[in-house]
Order: sequence, then structure tokens, then C-alpha cells
Amino acid sequence: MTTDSSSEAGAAAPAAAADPTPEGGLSKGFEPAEIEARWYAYWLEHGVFHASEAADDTRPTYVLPMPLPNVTGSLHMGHAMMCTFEDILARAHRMMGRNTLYAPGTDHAGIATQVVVERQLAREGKTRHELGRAAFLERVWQWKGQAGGRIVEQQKALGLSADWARSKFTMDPDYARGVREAFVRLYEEGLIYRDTRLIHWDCQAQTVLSNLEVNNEEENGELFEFAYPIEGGGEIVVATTRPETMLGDTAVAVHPDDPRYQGVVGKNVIHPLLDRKFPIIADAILVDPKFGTGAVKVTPAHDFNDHETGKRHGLPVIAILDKAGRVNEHGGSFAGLDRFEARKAVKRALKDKELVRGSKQHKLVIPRSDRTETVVEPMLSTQWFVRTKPLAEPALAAVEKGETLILPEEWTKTYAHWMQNILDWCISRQLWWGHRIPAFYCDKCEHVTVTRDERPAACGGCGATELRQDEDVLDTWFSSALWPFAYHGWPDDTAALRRFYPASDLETGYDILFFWVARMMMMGIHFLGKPPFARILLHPIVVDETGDKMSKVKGNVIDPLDLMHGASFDDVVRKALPGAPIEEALAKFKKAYPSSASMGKGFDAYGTDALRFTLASYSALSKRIPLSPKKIEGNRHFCNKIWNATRFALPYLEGVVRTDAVPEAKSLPNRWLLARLAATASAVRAGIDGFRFDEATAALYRFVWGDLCDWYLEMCKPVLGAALGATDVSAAERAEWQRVLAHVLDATLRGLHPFMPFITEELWQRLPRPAGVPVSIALAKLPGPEDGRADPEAERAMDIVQAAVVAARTIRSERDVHPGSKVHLELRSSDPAVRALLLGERRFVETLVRTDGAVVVADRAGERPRGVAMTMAREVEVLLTLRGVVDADKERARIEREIKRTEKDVGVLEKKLASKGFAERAPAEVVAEAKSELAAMQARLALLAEAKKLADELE
RNA sequence: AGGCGGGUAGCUCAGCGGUAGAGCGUCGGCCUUACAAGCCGAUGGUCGCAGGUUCGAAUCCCGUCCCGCCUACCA
Repeated sequence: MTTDSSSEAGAAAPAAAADPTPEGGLSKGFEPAEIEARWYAYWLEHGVFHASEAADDTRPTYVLPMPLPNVTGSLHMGHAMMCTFEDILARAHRMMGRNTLYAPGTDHAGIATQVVVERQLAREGKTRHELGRAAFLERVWQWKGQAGGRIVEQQKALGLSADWARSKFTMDPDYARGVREAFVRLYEEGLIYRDTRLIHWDCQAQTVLSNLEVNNEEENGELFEFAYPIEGGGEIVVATTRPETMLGDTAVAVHPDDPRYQGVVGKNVIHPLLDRKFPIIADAILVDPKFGTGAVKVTPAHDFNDHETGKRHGLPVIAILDKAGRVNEHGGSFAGLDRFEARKAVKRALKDKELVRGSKQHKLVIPRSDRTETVVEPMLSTQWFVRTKPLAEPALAAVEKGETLILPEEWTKTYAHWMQNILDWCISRQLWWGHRIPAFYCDKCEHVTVTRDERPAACGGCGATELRQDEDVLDTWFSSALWPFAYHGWPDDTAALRRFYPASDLETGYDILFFWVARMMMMGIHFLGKPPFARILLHPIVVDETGDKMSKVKGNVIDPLDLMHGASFDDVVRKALPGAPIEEALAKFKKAYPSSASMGKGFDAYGTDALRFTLASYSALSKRIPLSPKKIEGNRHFCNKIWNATRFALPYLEGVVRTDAVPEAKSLPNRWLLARLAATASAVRAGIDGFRFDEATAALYRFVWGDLCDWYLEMCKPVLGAALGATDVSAAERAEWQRVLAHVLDATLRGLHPFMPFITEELWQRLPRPAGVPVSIALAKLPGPEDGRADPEAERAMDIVQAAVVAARTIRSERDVHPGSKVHLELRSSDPAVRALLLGERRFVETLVRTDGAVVVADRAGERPRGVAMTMAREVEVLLTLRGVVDADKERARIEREIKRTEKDVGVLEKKLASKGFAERAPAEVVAEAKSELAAMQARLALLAEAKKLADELE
């Protein structure tokens, strides 16, 4: 694959690269691997993805910031879907003539990256502390240089049309300058402050976390009851899920109105394990007298509610844990124990003192770190915070005023709810890898110097020169919140910033609506004065076929590259459930993906196009996308269909001269096909505009497989296929068919291109195209309704022809007529216009039904031949002579079935028309439609009665 | 506890006021010279349950039961 540096020749100089289309015809089957790398390199060489900053480029822009993947990441199914959706948007807008910037980059991912490199060090028997900060950071950069580019290569394999030359890393020096600027400005505006309070502490990563990075999960636990002896006699029993925190208790609280405890409020309890005593207090907010024993131990240093209670009552705050989650010196003899060992030890000690009063099973919510999954500890700590309320208000208003639209709309409420209840954001992290907080402390005075400079010359308070920079770095999300503008060189007023801010769409997963999207909204409005995007598009998450989230534990993870390039089940499940026995892993996998049970040894190489088309075909309205490997296989078949349709058509198109205009068409199939094309192109455009790729792909699928392949190409055969004796075809007629076929194929491939970039380029390059087309289909025009020609009359007429064909085929099939053998067909209608139609199109009916000689078209008034099977298609009688292969009983049964069905329809319609108020209240056209429908059904019923008589004649 | 989704054909999902659709699967028949990764045909649903609004409800409203996700929580 071509690398960044060599890829951006620029759109201005496209002539140099050779056309990579191989000589010769198409292979019999579609082979994705062969074409993908070839065309990606071609696109890069021709600068197809390049967004222009040229002053004379007046095209409107389309800007789509990529949700930056972690530099540690590798492509998973979620990325694959996200990238697919985004690339569809980018390619479609580029093809609609917009100056398109799909803006890529990677995130430095503070914790994740630091953990990766620390693990690497651990294998060498080293720690980052032994290395020191500077050397450690050097190691991280070194690692990034070697391994950090993997996900970008995988994105390229997916065909992303991002402007790679503009790729940004969130630790790039210019980006870092933007981050620092944002911090300083917010600090100067009083929107960033430092405070000491209870925060969420990750004991494993040893850093604070923001409340968003804490996941609360319900788990089974224990409600443990023990007694505190009361000074002067008696005891009070408290219930707790965390016995070890009693080492930090500074009160016992009861409800002021609880009669059980009226006498003890104000007395002290004696700590049974430490040399301390503390009061029994009354607190109506903390205590629910109905829960537990009605008495609550209060640990202000390690519980959020207790902390508030402590403030209300002026209680001492005794922290008993250190940064690693071990009991500190305040824990007496328990000092040094890990928090979980301490729990056991405390319980044992209480038991020894005969203070245990009970224990029961209890469901409780455990806060766990989003990153390390370790239990998060509330700890008292000094950290940096963003005052979010003033930032949230305009961000909420922008959405409420419609300046930014959220799709699907129901997320608007969630967004609003969060903005209205937003909490201050803790942005400092006790890590080394990240944007270091530009705050400097003075040893001589209390002043904190916050500065844009690399290092301030002197303390802003006392002028002392001995300054220490804050050891901490910023939350990674702080820097990514600036993505839409720091990307373009902000705070400088760059040309790129002027042209590409605000962005058009922000497409991402709803799971980072708060983490990222909401924060970009706040920062964008605050620093640039306008919201960073016109629309926010939120896609679902990918889950397995049973609806479970993909996870290593469940063994249901699928690597998108395996679907693209192929993999055996052995390989797939080894990746999905590493280390497990292969049978077990396979069993789990097939349970998660029932449809894969019939997939033989594994995944074939379905190719990028099939994967993309499949992902796009799920509705973005749902919250989950249940990935089905079988569906991808199905769409690989669709790719093959497109491939073969083109392979079939190409020989007929040699020498065809194309123009941009929609070809004139006189014959019905051509008029009809152009009408279908117009409808399909409209649906594709609407689907793309409305973020409904499922509708766009469904329209394309139906059009290509149904209209084009099943009908039109079959109808081509008697006209264009010399072998089939197309002797009565005039040169002009033949030319019309060729022009329509070439035009429709071209437009179809263009319509498909945003969804399946590779195969469409490969085939489009082989088609006869009008003069002056761009070097790539990626720069050609996305078809719209104007690429076809609406023609309701042709659609109605074709519908009658198609109905007649299907009806005749049904009889053939049900009578077990061998598909190879030919039958005699007669079509009868009392409508002269219909007879004219059928007569005019009968050669198509003849090939599609496989008739024995010419189709007879007749008036229904005439004598009907004997020994035929009859059915109805619209108003047309369809009669098939069946030379003795007919079983009269079977025939009667079939007709009976149809009569029953029709009678049911007649019943429904009669009831509807008879019901009171229908004729008066319903719209006139609905009533008229129902009436004509009923008349048709009754006519049909009459005919079926006749058909039944005919069946009797068969004996 | 609150918020948001979802419950439609065997499976996965569209449809969201005018007599139920797709893909896959199933059944039957075909190697018909673009495609067996294919072609032709067929089968299959009281649209979670119970009310209401309406001439008419899968579609709107109320209630109810399941299933997800999110937010916030009683030690």
C-alpha cells in the first residue's frame, strides 16, 4: 500500500499515474483481493481524497472530522462500521461536487498508551519510575513510531477516502499549542480551577478519573452488620457493604425521628479496633430508617454521601487508603493491607471481639474503572476541574435552536438531559503520557502561575524563579474536545480554519455522545463562537447475532479484516477466545452467530465492498446492529452479481459513443429502466441525506438484482444477443438499447460507489464513458433523478407485462413443466390498449416465459381453447396449453386456493365499503381505489370460476 | 428509581394511519450459452397483551408484561 508521503500528488496533476485496469475481459467470478490494493494506490496517486484550499476553488465544502482512533488501537467491528458510514458520507458528498475534507488523525490515548508501554517495560523487568519521566516519554514516542500506525493502514484497507496528508496526532506540537491555549484561556476566564474534594480514584492506574469514566455495575455482595459499643454501655448496630472503611469512620448516623435511637443521639461510640471514639449524630438526608438497622456508619473520606454528611456536621475526614488502595497509617494494625485483604481482616477482628451481628446477600452497585475495570475508590484529592455550567448552556441552546441537528432525533433529549445536569469535569490525570498541565507552583509563595510559555521566567506572585510544573497531564478527552479547530492550527487564524470550520457532519457512536461530542460542542462554541458541526449523526453499536456486546470474555469478537480477507474458523475463534480450547471457543462462537453454523470451515474472502455494503444496510435508527456473517456472504454474492452483469453487458457495448445526456428511449423496457433508475437514484440521495443508508442500499439492491438483472438484462437478449436470433432488430433500435444499457450501468456503478468503492471503480473504468469524465469514479457525479427519466406510464405498462410473465411461469412451475421445455401461451384482454401493449412486447414475454412460438394475443370475447390452464394477471387472462402434463385435481386445488384468497380480499373490501362513514369520511381517492379494487377482485373471482370449469375439461 | 429504545414470517430486521415487506432460511423444479456466489416458482405473520381514538390502527393515545441500553442511587 502506498504511504502518506508518496500519496498526495494533488488533484492538479493527475495524468502521471497509469490506469491500473488490466487488459482483457473480466474473470468469471468477482475476486476482491486482487482489485482492492490496486485501486487504493491509484486514488492516492491521483490525490482523489485531497481537500482543496485553493483560493479559486469555490465549491462548497463538506467537512467530516474523523472520530480519531486510539493510537494503540487496531481495527475492530465498531471502527469498521463507523469508518464505513463516514466514508459513504465523504464519498457521496465528493461526488455531489463538494470540496470534501474527511479529516483523519489519531489520539494519543493517555492511559491506554501508557499501559501498553509500561507492560512492555515490565517484560524487560523495568518500571517507568526507574526510567524517569523524560526517558519514559521517549520510549512512548518510540513505540508510537513503530506500532502506532497500524490502525491507519487498516483504515486504508477499508477504502477510506480521508485526506491523509492532513492527518493529525493529538500530541503534535501545533496541536499541543492549541491544547495549552485552551487551558490557559479557560483558566483566565475562571472556567478552570483547582480544588480538593472527593474524586474517583483508579487504584491500579493510580490516577483520578472523571465521573464519565466510571461504570456502575450491579453485582452480588454482602450487607454486613456489626455493633459499635456505646460509651457508657449498650451498642448500636450498623450495616455496611464495605466493612474495611470502618477504620475511617468518624460518626454513626441515625434518623432524627427514629424512636429506636432517641436516647443515644449525642453519645459517643468507641471504635473497637482503633483508639478513637466519635459521636452518634442525627441526619435525615443520609439515613433511611427503613433500610438495614436504621443506623449508618459515616466515612467522610471514602464515600460521597458520607462526605456530604461530614460537611453538614463538621466531622473529621480520615483517609485510610493510599494511592494503591492499601490501608495507610491511620488503619492501625491493618496498615499495609490491600483494601480487599483489609476487609477480611476487619471482619475477622470484629468477629474476635464478638461484635458481628449479621450478614446477608445484597445486590449493590460497584463502580469500576472504564479503563482498568478495577473497583474505583472515592478519595480525597486536589485536582483540576472545568466549570461546565457556563459552557453547557450555549451548547444546549445551539441544539435547541436547531443550529446543530442531532440524528436520530431521539438523542436530542439525552443530550439535553446531560447538559442540564452536567457536573464539573475533572481534567487532571496522574499520568506521564499526555498534555502536561501548564501550571507552575512556587516554593516561596502560594501563587500558581498558569502560562502559555513553555516555562515561565518567574512566579507571577512573588517573582521567584524556582518554579515546579504541575506533575499531572490533562484528560485525553480535553484535547480531543478541541479536535474540530485545533486540527486546523487554532489558535492561529489559518486559511484551513477559515475554510473548514465549522464542520458539516460529525458522525460517531452514541456511546461517546457525552465523552466527546458534547464536549466538542462546548469548546467549539466557546472558542470559535459557533457550533463545530451542522449535524451530529449517531450510529448504533455492533453486537453479535444474539444481541450481546462483542467482548473477549464472551468469545464473540470478529475481526473485520477476517471478513474482508477470509479466515478459517480455527483462526477466527482463536482470536475471539484466546487461550481457550478450540472446541469450546467454536461452540461459543457459533452460539453467538447461529447463521455461521452453515458456513463450512470459516469465512471466505468476502472483500471490503461486501462488508461495507452489509454494514450500511443496517438501519441507523436502531441502537444495535446484530452482525451476521451470513449477510456479508450474501452481499459478496451481490458483488458477484454486479460483476457478472457488467461482464455480460460489456461485449454489447463495444464502440458505443456516450454523451452526458440521458439517452432517448422509445421502447418500453428502456423507458421503464430509465424510470426505475430515476426512482432508485432519488432513493439513494434521500437515504444519504437522511442518514438512512439502509434505505439507499435496499433501493440499489432491488434495482440491480431485480430490475436490471432479472428483467432488463433478460430482455436485452432477444435484442442484443445475436445468438438468439435477433434478426428483426433495426440498427436504430439496437443502438437505443446499447446507449440505455451503457448509461444505466454507468449511473448504477456511480450510485453504488460510496458503498462499494473498489468493485465500482474496477468496472466503471472498463465501461464506455462520455468524453471528459474524471480520472476516477470517486470524482464522477453521484446519480440523481435527473440521470433517469420518470415515466409512470411505462412503469404501469411494464407491470402488466411482468405480471403476465410471472403468472405464466407460476403455472409452468406448479404443473412441473421442465424449465427447458417450451409451452404455448395465449394472453387475452378485453381492453384494446392492453392487447396492443402485449402484442408490442410479446417477444420479451416469449423469452421470459420460454414459449413455443409466438404468444397469441386475443380478445376475451372469443372462443377459448380447450385443455388449458388459466390464471389472471392484472386484467389479463393467461392461458397455457399443457399437452397432457396437467393433473386436473392439482389444477382444481390450485384454483380453489386462489378463489379462497380472492374471496378473503373481496370480503375485506366489501366490509370496508359497507362500514358506516367510510364513503363520507375517507378521502375520495381512497374510496375510489377501494371500489375499483373490489371490481377487479370480483372480475377475478368470476374468471377463476371459469378456470375451475376449464380444469374439469382437462380430465 | 428515572430516561430512551425494542417486542412484526423459523432467524435478523424494514414499515409507523389506508387490505403486512426484505434478506437469509424452508419446500419444489432447473448446470436455460453473465452469474449454481446462479435461475424459476412456492410456502410462511390474529404485527407482545388488554383498552381507547378513528370510517379505518402494526402504525396515534392510555395501561400492562417482557428484553436491552443510558443516567442516578440506601449504608
